Parts: sequence; C-alpha cells; structure tokens
Amino acid sequence: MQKNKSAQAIGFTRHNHARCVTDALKLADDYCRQNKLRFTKVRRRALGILLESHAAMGAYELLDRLKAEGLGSKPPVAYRALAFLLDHGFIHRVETLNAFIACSHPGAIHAPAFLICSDCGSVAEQAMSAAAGLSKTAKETGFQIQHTIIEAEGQCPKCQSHGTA
Amino acid sequence: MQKNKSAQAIGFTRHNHARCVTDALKLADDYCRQNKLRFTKVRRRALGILLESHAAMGAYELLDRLKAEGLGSKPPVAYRALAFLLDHGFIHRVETLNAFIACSHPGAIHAPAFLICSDCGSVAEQAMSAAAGLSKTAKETGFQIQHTIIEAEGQCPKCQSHGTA
DNA sequence: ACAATAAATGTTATGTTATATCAATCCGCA
DNA sequence: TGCGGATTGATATAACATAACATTTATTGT
Repeated sequence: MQKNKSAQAIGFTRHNHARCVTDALKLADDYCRQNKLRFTKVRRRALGILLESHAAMGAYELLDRLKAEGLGSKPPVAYRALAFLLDHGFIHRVETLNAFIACSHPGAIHAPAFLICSDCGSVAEQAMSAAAGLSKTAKETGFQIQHTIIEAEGQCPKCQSHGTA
Repeated sequence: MQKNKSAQAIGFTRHNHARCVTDALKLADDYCRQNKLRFTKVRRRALGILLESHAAMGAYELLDRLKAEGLGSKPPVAYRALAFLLDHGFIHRVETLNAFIACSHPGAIHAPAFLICSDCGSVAEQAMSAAAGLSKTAKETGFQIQHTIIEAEGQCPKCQSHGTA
C-alpha cells in the first residue's frame, strides 16, 4: 500500500532525539505506576521501539523487532501490546498506513492529526485542539462523537525540494 | 473489525432513495462520456450496488454481489472497479471501516468527512469546505496537502435514543 | 508462604483486506 | 483489418488482524 515500511521520519524537523525516547518512557512508567497498570517487558519494549524509530511502523515490523529480542513471536503478542499502548494514549494508529506511531504529545489530551508524506513515508503529528469543524456539523445532526481521525497525505518540505514529486 | 458488514444507513435521515441512485448513475454516465472514460459494465454495476446499498461496503462484499450477477469473481476485479470509481470521485473510501461508499455530493469538489456510527455502522457524509484547520498547520510547516481524511466515530441519533450505548 | 484469582503471554489456526503478475479479451481507431 | 492501449480474467500470495484456548506470571487475601 505504501513504499516505506518505516521511514526515518523525525517529524519534519530536526530535534533532540534520544532524550525524547527516555523522557517518554519515563512518563509512561510514571503513568502506569500511578494508575496501577502493568507496564510489562513486551509493552515497554514495544513503546521503546516505536519511540526510537520515530516513524509509523506496521504491527508485523514491530513484531519482527520484538522477535529479534526474544519478546514474543506471534502476531497476537504485537497486537496486544499495541492495544494496550493505544488504550492509554502512548501511541496512535495511523489509519492511512495501517501503522502505529508513538505519541508526540504524551500526557496532553488531544485529538491527533497526522501529516503523511507520500514520498518518504514520514509522519508528523499535530495536536488539534478541537475536532476541526466536525464538532459543529455533528452537533447539528445530533451525532455524538467519541473519536476522530484526521490525516492528510501530501509532500513534506524535504521531498518537495528534492523534486521527488 | 466491526459488527456490520453493510448497515442500512441512509445518512441519518430519511430521504427519497431510488431517485438518487438513478440520478447519480446518470451523472457518472455523463461525466465519463465528457471525459472519454470507459464506464464499463463492471464499473457501472459496482457504482450501482454501492448507491443502492447506500452504506459503506467492503470490497469483498461488493465482489460477492458482482459475482452473483456474473460480473467478475476474483478480488482484483472488485478492487479495480473501486480504484476507477475512487479516482474519479464517484465513491469514497472510509478508512475507519476499510470500506467504500458512494459519494453523496457527486460533481461537487469537496473534502469529504464521515460520521460513523459504532453501533449500527451507518455512515453520513459531510461536505467540508476546507481541510478543517489542517491547512493552516500544514502551511506553517511547509507541508503540501494532496488529500485529507476526516472521520469521526460515535453514536448516531437513532442509536442514542435506542439506548444502545 | 500459600492458595485463589486475575492478568498477561504463548500458540495454533484462521479470517479479512489488498496487490503483483501475466494471459486473454475488448475497443477505438488508422 | 490489424495495431495499440485499456480492461478483464485468473493464479498466487502478501499484508493486516483476531478468535480461541493453553500456559505462565503477578496480585491479593489469608
């Protein structure tokens, strides 16, 4: 469905990595302790892998990496870890790519929106305050929103300058 | 992934059906003639089926229906017809459901948004004028949007009153 | 510490969605 | 009629996801 299984994506801008990985893991640790959630080896490592790659990653690629470390080897292991991380907001699912990405704004309550580069596969998360006009039309029709998905495909700055399009 | 393969969905409100099917088919006929596109049997019937059902439908269910009428029998037939209809804006893909739905605003240029009922599976299409806040943040980061996906899951008015939640 | 219980993981199997590839056919047009 | 491009047919397989049940691990109450 797309060319890249997990591109090198770092939002679209440089940033201090390594730091954000350990910080995010610590946040998750704390959150789980406070909420009596079991942040097990598989779950922690799954989040770690997604944070390190800093890109959208498919469930099977995640599984491969877990496998390489001796943590689980069958699809349900990966999907269960992903379900846990999704439930508690540590990661998001990118519908357009059937892939998962670590949350860029952990802790903050937000409706995530994604900008997805069709050329290099990188993904940037934007924190949207409100459900982008949807809330208005939803109210008018009496629809009660529980969850929103907002994604855009196009070209990231880098790929535009490369003339890849 | 969801309960209903193709619910009875008519937006969320009653409307004059039958009429909208033939009208939409006629619009597609005209559009294809004007643009020298080949609106073949399979393509026309695929659109007809989606229009009649007036709901989001999976590719394999569409395939089953085509099969029943002797029009193709293997996945690529359905996917190719869907690709054609998508390319020319006669239908949309609902990412949340991995399903397809006939466009409710044929002809009009629009960024479709969908309200999807988690209980009954019905889908309402809203025509959004702009890409809902995305365009702004995209411009700021230099991202060039080609296509947007805006979907919301929740409860439709009918299912709220049923107390199905 | 121990048993009871709940949660998570391991494993098998299968379901669902989607595409690559190549052969055969149809269609418009010179 | 025959050429060339688009469409369809058919086979095979890839990619994504979950149901169901066995086993292990952690927590809680005693």
